[in-house]
Amino acid sequence: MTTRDKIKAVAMTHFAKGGYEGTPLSAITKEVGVTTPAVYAFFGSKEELFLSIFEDVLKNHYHSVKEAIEEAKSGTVEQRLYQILRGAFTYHVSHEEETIFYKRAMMFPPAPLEDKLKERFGETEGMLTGEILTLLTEGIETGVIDDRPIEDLLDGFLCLMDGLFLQMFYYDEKKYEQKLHNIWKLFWSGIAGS
Amino acid sequence: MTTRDKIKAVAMTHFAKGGYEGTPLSAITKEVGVTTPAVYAFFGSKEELFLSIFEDVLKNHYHSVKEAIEEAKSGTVEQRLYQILRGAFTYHVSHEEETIFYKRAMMFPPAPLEDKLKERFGETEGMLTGEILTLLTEGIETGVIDDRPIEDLLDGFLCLMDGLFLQMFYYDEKKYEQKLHNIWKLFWSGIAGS
Amino acid sequence: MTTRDKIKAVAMTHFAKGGYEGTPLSAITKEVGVTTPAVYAFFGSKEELFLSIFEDVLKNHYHSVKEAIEEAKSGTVEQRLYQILRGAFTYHVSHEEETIFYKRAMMFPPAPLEDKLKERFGETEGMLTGEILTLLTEGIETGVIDDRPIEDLLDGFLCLMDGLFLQMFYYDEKKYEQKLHNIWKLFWSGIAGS
Amino acid sequence: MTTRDKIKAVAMTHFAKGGYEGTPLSAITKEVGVTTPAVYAFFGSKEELFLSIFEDVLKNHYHSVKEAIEEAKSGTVEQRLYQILRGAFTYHVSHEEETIFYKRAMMFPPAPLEDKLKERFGETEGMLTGEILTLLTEGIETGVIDDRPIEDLLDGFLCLMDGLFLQMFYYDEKKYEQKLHNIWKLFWSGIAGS
DNA sequence: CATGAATGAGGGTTCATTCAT
DNA sequence: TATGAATGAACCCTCATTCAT
Repeated sequence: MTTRDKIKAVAMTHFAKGGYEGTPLSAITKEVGVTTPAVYAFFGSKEELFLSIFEDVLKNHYHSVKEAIEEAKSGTVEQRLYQILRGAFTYHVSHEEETIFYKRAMMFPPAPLEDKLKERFGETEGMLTGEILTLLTEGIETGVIDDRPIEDLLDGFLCLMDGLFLQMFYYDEKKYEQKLHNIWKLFWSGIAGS
Repeated sequence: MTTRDKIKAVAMTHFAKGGYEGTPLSAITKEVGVTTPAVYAFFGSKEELFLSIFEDVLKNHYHSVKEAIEEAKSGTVEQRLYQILRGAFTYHVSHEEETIFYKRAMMFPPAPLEDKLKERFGETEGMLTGEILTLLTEGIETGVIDDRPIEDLLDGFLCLMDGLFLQMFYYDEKKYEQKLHNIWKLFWSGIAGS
Repeated sequence: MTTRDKIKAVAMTHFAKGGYEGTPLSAITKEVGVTTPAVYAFFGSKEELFLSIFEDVLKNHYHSVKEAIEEAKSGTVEQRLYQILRGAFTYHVSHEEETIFYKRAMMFPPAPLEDKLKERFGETEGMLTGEILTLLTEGIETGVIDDRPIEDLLDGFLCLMDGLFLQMFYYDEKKYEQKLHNIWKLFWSGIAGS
Repeated sequence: MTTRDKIKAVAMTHFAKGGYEGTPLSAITKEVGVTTPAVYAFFGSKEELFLSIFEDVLKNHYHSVKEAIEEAKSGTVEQRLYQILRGAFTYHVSHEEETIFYKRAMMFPPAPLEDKLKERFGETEGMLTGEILTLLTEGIETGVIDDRPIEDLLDGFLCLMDGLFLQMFYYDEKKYEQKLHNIWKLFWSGIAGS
């Protein structure tokens, strides 16, 4: 593992835990075992370091969602929707710090980077929303989902995702997995066709 | 409005937007129209200022939820559960910055205050959870809610709350109000007794 | 005891322990039970407060030495010289903080007050030196002290005083009293006429 | 001379003259020709800078005394005791500021460093006391010193040292040298065997 | 690629002091 | 006489960054 990669890896966990402003470069380099100016051999500034990590995280996030969707191509609508949740979260649960970094960057971006970051979020979200809409529509058409306004269903699903997202902060992996299952059952019985 | 209160008010919006580490006292005092050391006439430190605001926000949050619960004492179980959501969120929507402050402090507490903050969160949450449990139990006993493990129902409701909480970031008041209503319908039809 | 006097008393112990620069007014007023600006009701500045205490201490020091000299008017030369040491030090031992204040002000005066302080030291010292010289001369003339250059004897006596002064820092009252006696015996046998 | 050493050298004279609390880092760095944060490239804090200087001074003090003792190994007991005084003081006289620093740190240590400093003093003093005791005992055994309680003799010698120490503040080198000699003669004739 | 030295800017905090009350 | 509010100056220290090596 190169110094550059070590810096990025360590920086990510620090930015996740302490935020951009709350993390001095010295905290990162100290853990890497290198002096602070070493950062400037690879990154133009602290901002660039952050941005570089951010791009990686975004890419990973995007791929994990995409993968989850593709893995679930062959089940019932319920299974496939559930798989989206499960897929995204198994990834996140196994990359906890990356997830926290992502969420933090999304919800509370460092002031000087705000614009750049917000720009980049839309894309991934768009892809995800599209896929969910497709599934919900299919569900309605095949009758497994109640015939309500599609937007309401989408809102509900996204709300569910957000709630589950937040709850990852409170529970450990095992508990979380179970809760995820239970909550999904509840939600499904709310939208399932009668 | 006293200087002390001005400082707290301005500080809250700054802490909400920029976070604890991202907000120098000078940014606050400059907006208040006072020099930085003036803060120390009222608060022992930056931490204490933050904590003082935090206590207020927590208290307000607590009261708004409590009020909502009490206002709905005479309705059906569904109405009362919904009222908990609505009450909390009408308050939060009309106090946007306070809500952001609250959420940020909860999700990403400044490192040196983490312990103190988490402690205080527990108490408020506990009260809320207690009330919800009571309502859910009553709902099951009267048959308006399906007879499932009470914990699953609670998890679902809390997940819903969290999700709605997060979504407040994306939508404006009007849209949010509507979404809240729709999502609730979805959720309720998932747990309602058949 | 008036507030003014309380301030002076408390300030003296603080200046003695922590020095002028090491003692904030707040430390003094806190112990007195008053707010800091109260000092300015009685003293024009921190410097003036210090100077006011200094004058008192100097006066007390002067009187204690004078008293010791007068009390010993009727003994042998040895008794009277010893009395000067004993008198000065019984006073100092029973006013420990005042002594420390005095010594500190003398040896390491606060920079902005240096000139004023040094000016005032000479007087007291002069009186003391005069009296000692008189006694030593009398001792030589009466043969109880060896006939050496008077200045050497004076230097020896002053060196003894200084040494004893310093040693007050190390020992408690009882031990000190005994050491004083022993050391005097040694010194006297060094200058006594044979 | 490295910047680090320059800082230490300049700091020592400032701490000697103005004391720890009375010397801002800026005063030191300004004289060195460097900005204040440069101090932190070499020392962790103002306290550490002080401590670092203190260790040097202590070591020098220790060595100078030790050297004086060893240089005088071949003389009479009187010569060797005198040499301890002379050796220590020729060093101190030629390193005036170091001496003032030493004395100030010993008598009025900066409050936050008091414990650490006092601890370190004991060690050096212990070595010195041991050597003096050996010499005094030898003197008694060979009859050149009167047979008194050894502790009284030690107290007297230490009191003499302290007195001479204090007097260094008042006189210049030449005068001091002469006084040292005279006072020693006096002291020696007080303890010398008859 | 990485360091040690150094800096400019700024951060939180303390402190003596002022002033209206 | 004494206070609470407020300030200007200064202090110690941190941090991102530069640069010669």
